[in-house]
Amino acid sequence: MTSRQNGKKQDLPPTAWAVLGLLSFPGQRTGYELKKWADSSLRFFYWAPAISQIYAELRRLEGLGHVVSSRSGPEEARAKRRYALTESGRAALAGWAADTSEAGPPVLKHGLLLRIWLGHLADPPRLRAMVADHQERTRGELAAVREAMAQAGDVDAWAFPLLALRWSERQHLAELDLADALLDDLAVLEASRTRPGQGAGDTPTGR
Amino acid sequence: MTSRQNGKKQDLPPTAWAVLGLLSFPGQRTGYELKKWADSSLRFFYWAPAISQIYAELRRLEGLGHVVSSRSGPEEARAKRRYALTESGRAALAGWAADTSEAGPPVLKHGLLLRIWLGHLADPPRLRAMVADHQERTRGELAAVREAMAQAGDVDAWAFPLLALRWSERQHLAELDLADALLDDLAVLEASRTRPGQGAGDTPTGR
DNA sequence: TTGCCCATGTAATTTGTTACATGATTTA
DNA sequence: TAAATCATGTAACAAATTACATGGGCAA
Repeated sequence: MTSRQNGKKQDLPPTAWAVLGLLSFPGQRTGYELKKWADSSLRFFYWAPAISQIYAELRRLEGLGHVVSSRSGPEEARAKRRYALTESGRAALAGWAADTSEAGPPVLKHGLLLRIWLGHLADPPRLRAMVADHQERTRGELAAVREAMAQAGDVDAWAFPLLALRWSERQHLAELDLADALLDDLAVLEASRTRPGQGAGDTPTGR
Repeated sequence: MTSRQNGKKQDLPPTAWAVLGLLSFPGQRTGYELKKWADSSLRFFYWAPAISQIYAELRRLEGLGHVVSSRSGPEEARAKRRYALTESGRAALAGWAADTSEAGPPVLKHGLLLRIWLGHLADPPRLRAMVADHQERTRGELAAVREAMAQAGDVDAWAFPLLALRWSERQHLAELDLADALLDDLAVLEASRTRPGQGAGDTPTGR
């Protein structure tokens, strides 16, 4: 058995686990295919690493014995290389996935909100336009999520990825609602500034 | 217009703009204070850089003339240093904030969802427990958001940060709803697997 | 007087991106 | 046959973290 006892953890960056995860589904695939899949699916709730990093992680994981690669054109460097998960890889991944202590709170990097936060540096119409743009883009993302869902179909093996995509679909819908509420808040704020009189904050926004 | 030969777009990492943003509010502050503020507020919709990186960004920004620092104990290395935004800094920041093209879609790194996506590697009770833990943690985060809102108060100067926090409050509420929906989906999936027959997948898992 | 919070910084390292180089295979 | 796409990789660099070093002020 491999050395994973006494509390010493397999310590890999999240990206490595994500790549390993991509390989935990039936079928072998190339680094290139992994990248495309990450772009069309994983990125909605996690993140899509650069292709060069995927290759780097694959090499590391192979060194650890978590994946194996098979060359089609034998011995040729730069030949097409398909990767598959090993038993050790599957075990390590399952161990990681079961360990919630590793998973901190979700990290959100929201460019729009950062700009709203800096609203005092812009004028109100600009802010509203930014929110509207965001909604437009979100609708596009939502369509992409649904496309990915269609790709997954109803096959049993893809049930969990489908669940994640369903979550993502709802998340995008929520994002649209949040943007609506934000527009309302902006309107209220602007109103209270163009006709001042009652103190800074008083009227409850409601929504 | 100003492309990149002499106009030369200010090309700084998002972190630099976030730090500059922290300094765009009234008052001077130390790197240490910036860090605490980022941890208690900015992190909810953007992200909190490590303290060492904040110092690094401050140095870079000072080199660019976007901020100035004042030492209290003069000439002493390692003395307390308060930073303030310069006019050039304010202008650069305003320019960046108005430029929506820079802002890609929000990036989400959701550890729980990654694990749900890998649900085929865990057992259903474990998955449910993970979602429940997540909800518990989210409630904690929500409380922290509200605390930050209380800190901001109703002062006019903090109106926009407050708006961002209000967004974040709603976002956390939505996150709780999403987790509820996910629990429902998990239950449905499990039911369809323990008593197979109709609908989605058909072949009993195997694995 | 011990320990904690304030406060600043360096060094080493990891993580991740962009740009580049190379060539095979498919499609118009 | 030209192009786009598939496919793999290296090199240079940028971004960011962790670990460490240093010291002042204050409260138990």
